[in-house]
Amino acid sequence: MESIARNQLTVAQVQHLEDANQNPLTGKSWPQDHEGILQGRRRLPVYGRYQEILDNYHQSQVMILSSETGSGKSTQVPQLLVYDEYESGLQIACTQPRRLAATELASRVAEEMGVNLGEEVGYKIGGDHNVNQNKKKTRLAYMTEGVLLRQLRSDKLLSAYACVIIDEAHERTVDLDLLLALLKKVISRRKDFKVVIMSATMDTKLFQEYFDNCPLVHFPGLKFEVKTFYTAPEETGPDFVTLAAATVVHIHKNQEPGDILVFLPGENEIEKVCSMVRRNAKDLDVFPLYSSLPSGDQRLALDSSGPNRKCVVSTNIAETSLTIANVVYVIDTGLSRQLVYNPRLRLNMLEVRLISQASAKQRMGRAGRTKNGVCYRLYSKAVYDSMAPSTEPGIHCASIDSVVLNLVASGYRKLIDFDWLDAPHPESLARAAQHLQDWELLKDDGSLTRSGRLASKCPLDPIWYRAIEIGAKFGCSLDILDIALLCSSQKSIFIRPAGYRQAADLARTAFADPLSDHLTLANAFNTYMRVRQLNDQKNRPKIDLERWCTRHFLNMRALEEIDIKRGEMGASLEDTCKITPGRTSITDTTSVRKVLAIAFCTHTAIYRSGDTYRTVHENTPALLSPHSSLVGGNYEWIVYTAFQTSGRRQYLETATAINAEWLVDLPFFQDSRLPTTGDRLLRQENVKRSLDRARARI
DNA sequence: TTGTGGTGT
Repeated sequence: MESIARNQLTVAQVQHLEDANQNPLTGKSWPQDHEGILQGRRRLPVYGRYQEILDNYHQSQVMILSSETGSGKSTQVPQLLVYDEYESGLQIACTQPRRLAATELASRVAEEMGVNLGEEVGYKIGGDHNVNQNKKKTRLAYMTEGVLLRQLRSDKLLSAYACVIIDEAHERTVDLDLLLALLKKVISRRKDFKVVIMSATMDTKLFQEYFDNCPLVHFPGLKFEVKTFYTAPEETGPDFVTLAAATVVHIHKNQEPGDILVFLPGENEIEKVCSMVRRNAKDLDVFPLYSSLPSGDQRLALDSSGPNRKCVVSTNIAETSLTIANVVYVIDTGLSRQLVYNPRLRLNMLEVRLISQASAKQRMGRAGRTKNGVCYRLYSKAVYDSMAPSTEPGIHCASIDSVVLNLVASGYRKLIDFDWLDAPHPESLARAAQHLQDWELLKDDGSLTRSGRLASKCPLDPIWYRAIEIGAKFGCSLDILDIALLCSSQKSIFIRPAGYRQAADLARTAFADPLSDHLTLANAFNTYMRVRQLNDQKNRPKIDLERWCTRHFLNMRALEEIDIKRGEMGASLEDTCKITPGRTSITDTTSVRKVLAIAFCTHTAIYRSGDTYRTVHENTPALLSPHSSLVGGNYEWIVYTAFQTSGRRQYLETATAINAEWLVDLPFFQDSRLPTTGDRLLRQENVKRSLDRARARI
């Protein structure tokens, strides 16, 4: 393949470009503050390593840059490569695991390069692209990993790009693992294409081996020293909440000024620590921080700076996603809630577990961003040594239905032999393939059905795409789309603020459908949409939507996001998937429940006693979620959206009561598919009896 | 007798 002529630059040449009178990217003079910005950039730890980086970049198709946070690599390396690749006329992509990082880095780097955001430097995140329409003009695009994966589907050679920089590779998202595997293919087919992997120091060996022992450049990150103290084993114990609160009070009373950041597993522990600290420390501003906190309260924790010392008590959200300025003291409990996946049961377990050493270092680093800091680890050195070196890759932590579907759609068949960075659990793979067949998205020979091909292009879990298709047959595809988005959205539309839990739960009953949590979600959403539409009519008093939402304990931002998404997706489902739009939920909720029964036939449970059910195909006991509107209904058959543990109990999340008659004709419910023991006896006799009674009723 | 970390197309 013909290689594109390269102008391999030296550091001196790059500096010359940066020091020139005119901006080489725009041909115009630099903005006024250019000189100051340039001096700041040249003080970053990465700056002294430019030649080494360029030399390796020129010699190898893949290289790894490792350094801890604070080195400036996320902002500086892309700029360096923009100049180096300028002659190719192609773009540089830099991927990020999170949307916020992609947009913020883009705007900072646009400023540093003296260009307008969205011209030479831009970003692409799902549903929001801010790059120049003229592809030749854009030189650097920050994007989420998911966006680049999506582009790979339509352009397998990534022909618009000279180089892809993968940032935060150590976070090991599912998208990252997929992306690296697919980029490996691009590398072998395009000799002019390069990949730079940027990671914290922990995983570099794994990446190096994966990419044929490619070169590695390491440079220091932290600019400031963080002193670390461990806790003596006899002082640690199960009551890390009290210990954390006491440590805050101790620092506040005895240590130099400087803000405090505490890491805890979740909301409950955070609110406890906050109230203990408030009781025992004066002149200290205490803020909780976690993702379900309303964004106004989050801003308070991030932005506020008054005369008092500040203490932020946070989940992992402050480890990577949000940065709190001026933290000097970090208190690390060594714990976080982590999603643990059981592939056999397809069960999600949210468990409090020991963090990894990589995560502990990341937490520690939060203390040394602006000056020297101190990190108090509320565990012993022996416990630290026992921690896993790095955090479990995402591909081991969740179901991989959509991963399998997407790889098959990209032309891969034998996924057990796929060149994984870390292979998923074989049972995960087998279960995913089996379910995709049960949902009629994969054929027996492992190829895609027509529905499977369309589902692979749909930004929803495959099971939801199939539900929408079935919905079309029952005239309610739009209802199912709404429900799919409501169930898939990161933020719940129902809010339960601390101190108002009961009031919030009571408010929710106003929307409750006694037979279906899915329809309860749809009712709340539809009610909001009707109230909003009333505001559009003339000669009516306007309703304050924010206040209306607050009064009904609804999250208006979540509702608005769903409205935007359903508009976009509704149109594309109709255009490309030929799905007939239809809505019945107002007059005919039975159709919606029927569709859910058929689509979620792999997720059924049968009644036992109390609020206890038993999942049919995994044969496992579970409770209705305490919030479910089905509680007390004792319905014989239900379908559920997710199966998860919290604490010691297993819950079925978002359930709908169904009739056995709706199941009996499905292939999945023929006698041969019911789970049996080793002796071929049915595991649950009552399942067969109930199905037989239903067949007799038809 | 009931309860939850963080992401993304």
